[in-house]
Amino acid sequence: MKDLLTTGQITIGALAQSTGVSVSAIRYYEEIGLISKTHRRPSGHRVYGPETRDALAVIRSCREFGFSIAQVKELVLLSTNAQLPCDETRSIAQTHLNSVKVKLAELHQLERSLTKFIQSCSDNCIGGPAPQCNILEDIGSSSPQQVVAKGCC
Amino acid sequence: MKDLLTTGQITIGALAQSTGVSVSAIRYYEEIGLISKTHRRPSGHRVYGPETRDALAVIRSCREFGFSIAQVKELVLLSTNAQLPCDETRSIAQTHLNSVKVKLAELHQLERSLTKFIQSCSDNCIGGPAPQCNILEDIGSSSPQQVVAKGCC
DNA sequence: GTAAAACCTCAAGTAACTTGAGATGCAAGG
DNA sequence: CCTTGCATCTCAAGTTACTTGAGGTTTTAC
Repeated sequence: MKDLLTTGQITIGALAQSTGVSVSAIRYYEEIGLISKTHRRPSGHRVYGPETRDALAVIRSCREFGFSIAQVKELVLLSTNAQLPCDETRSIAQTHLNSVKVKLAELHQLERSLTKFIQSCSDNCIGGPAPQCNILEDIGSSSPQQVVAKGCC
Repeated sequence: MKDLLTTGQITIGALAQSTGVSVSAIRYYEEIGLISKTHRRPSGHRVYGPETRDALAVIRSCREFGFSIAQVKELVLLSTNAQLPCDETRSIAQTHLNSVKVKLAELHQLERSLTKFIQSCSDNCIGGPAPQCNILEDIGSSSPQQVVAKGCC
């Protein structure tokens, strides 16, 4: 442990804790080549430097809002593979940015719908059942037509 | 087909087309009880009314930004199960709203990082390779520390 | 020095679908 | 009316991205 402290390296458990990625997922990412193989102690235990922490943080958040491993791999490549020509790099990033923007828009719509729904709950609720919830109709309407929040209680 | 037109009902194929959910996924959702069993023609072919379209649109967008089927099921319940007491309904919606907000914040961060990355590409690129991309470090920093966009080309 | 906790590998399980085989249904042209 | 081609059906197996568990070693902490 003394070694780890002085060199700034951490165990897989600590890495998992600090990134929110599970230990088994980290091993899995190594196996499929999403993160590179790390140094091992004579015992076989993995030790990580801080750079892996950064990579995993990105991977975690990308995965969390629905990018596939293949897409994340492409993104991770942007930072690790210096051989890619700049045009290509940029175009990959641009593609990702576009899908991020689409997701953002949809997520905003969902946020608005939920907020409105909760508001109408709070307004009309006196503890009874919630009979006429048209939240689905509301959230689901991706067309530019007016979104109507019908009361829930 | 005349029947379908006059009643406003559509086939599973048309439903898939108009919602962006695949035919097989629709059947799967029925199988696991996420959408209810629909009317069948004597032949066994499924026919759907417009209400399923709304539900599927929500399901699709929720799934797309990373909610699990279990979470979506809970959300769908808000609109279909009128038996839930209002407090509970609202608290489920509130929980979902909170995670939506977290996702929004992270997604915004990713958007900024990608934009900055692309910008620095455009600024510095003359067609060569992209040597020092610290995009990961950038995107990954969820701490409030200053986010630095380093050049990519 | 020993017990608990963390780590290792490898195999099997799970979630959320997709793909494919094999069979039936149906709309349209000849 | 027929037939041709596309849509649909069921059921089984495959895929992705992991998790869980067995069985065994290593490390840490008292």
